[in-house]
Amino acid sequence: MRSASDDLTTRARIRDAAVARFGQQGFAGTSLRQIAEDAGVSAALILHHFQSKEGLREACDAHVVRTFLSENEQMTGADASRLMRDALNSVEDRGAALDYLSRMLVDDSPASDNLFDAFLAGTRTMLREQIAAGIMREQTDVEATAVYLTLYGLGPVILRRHLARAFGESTLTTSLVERSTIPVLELFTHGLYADERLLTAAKEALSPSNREAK
Amino acid sequence: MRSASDDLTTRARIRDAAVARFGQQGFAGTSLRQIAEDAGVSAALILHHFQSKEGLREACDAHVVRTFLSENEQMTGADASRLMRDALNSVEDRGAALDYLSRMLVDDSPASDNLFDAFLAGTRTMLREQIAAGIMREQTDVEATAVYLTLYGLGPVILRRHLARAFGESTLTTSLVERSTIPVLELFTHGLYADERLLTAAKEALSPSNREAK
DNA sequence: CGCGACGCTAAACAAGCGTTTAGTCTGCTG
DNA sequence: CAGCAGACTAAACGCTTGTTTAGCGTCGCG
Repeated sequence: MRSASDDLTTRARIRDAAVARFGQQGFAGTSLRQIAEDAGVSAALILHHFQSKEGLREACDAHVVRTFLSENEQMTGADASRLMRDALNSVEDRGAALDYLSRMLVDDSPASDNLFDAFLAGTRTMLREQIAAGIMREQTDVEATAVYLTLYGLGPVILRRHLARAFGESTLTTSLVERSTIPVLELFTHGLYADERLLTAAKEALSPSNREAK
Repeated sequence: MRSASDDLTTRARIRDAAVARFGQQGFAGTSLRQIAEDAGVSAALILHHFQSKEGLREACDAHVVRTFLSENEQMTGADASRLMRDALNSVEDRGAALDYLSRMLVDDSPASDNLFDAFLAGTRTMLREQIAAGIMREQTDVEATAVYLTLYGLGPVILRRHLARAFGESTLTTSLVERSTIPVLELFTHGLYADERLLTAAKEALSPSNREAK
């Protein structure tokens, strides 16, 4: 299986090997010699192509960001359930990049910020479109809702190992996605609370204090 | 401010310094000499107390798990909004442990699994209680709902840097929590979708295939 | 053909790592 | 007071790290 390795540029092969290793073991936990062996080259060649280990990281960051950004663009306009399905389907072969992404998002790096902001922008656009189309409800603070929807979307991805474990699987499978669909849609269709008591209570509790929104 | 450092056992001081460093830079990215300097001891003393760097990690794991577990227990029985408020309030001083927790959850370690399972168990109990009390709605798959609620709860915590950034703050502040309350409660009270179209469509699409639940 | 450019490697480099060793100091116990 | 036990350190150990250096082979261009 899995080709797309022999016909790649040496540079690209090194980069892919690095993404895989960094995703599995973290940046500091991976040595250039490990990556070199995976890519079938010498350690010195990595530095010939990327100047330094840090340079290699930047190239990996940029590559992973590019991957998910183009994927993200394609999705704008799709509804949330298709989005979820597509996202989980693309997991199977893109596992390495997802590992890398997870570590990136918990670290603080400029690339991490760019990536999150791009996800947020995608979610915001999608949310606005769906509200305008009457598919989703109006929200009192669309921006804040977009932020939390982005976080809720990324949570299962970053913690997908635990998601799979909780469902008795070792990885994200089709059956897991199928079992997830109804409960998640239920949550976002009927809500979790049986009535409006908590919401109205919170509204009253917050009413005298802050009124400007910015 | 911040005392609780001079009066601690040397062992505890080392452990706390390690949690802070591991949380900020990761396990592989932190040297024993760094931790030793932070704790005001020699590197050799760390090994005298913890046998090896790996032993130190295990002690840190156990300590962080213990911290969040006791916190988790106290919360069982509280409603979700109080839970959210408490969680975000406890962030300010427990920042180091939270950084550590985030890295733990994306890594694969037995301690990470234990911790997640404990969170999941807490969420499950809370969900069942609230449903029984009529505060939350019945769910077709309570277990799956509990899993996703746990993931949705952890997402904003793990990605709290991005959460803060998206709200124009540099850290989780009171005003951020206040601005979050209504949108989140709204989401979990009314849901996101305007009608049941998507849910019923999904139900129909999935009806012929799997009927046993496990 | 000659020759620089480029992809690439082997070997060596200093620095830093986790860990070991040997030893000092202090406080308790007999 | 002798002596053991435990907290603690300085120095050294061997090894791995990222990086440098020098050089090999093979193209394409004049």
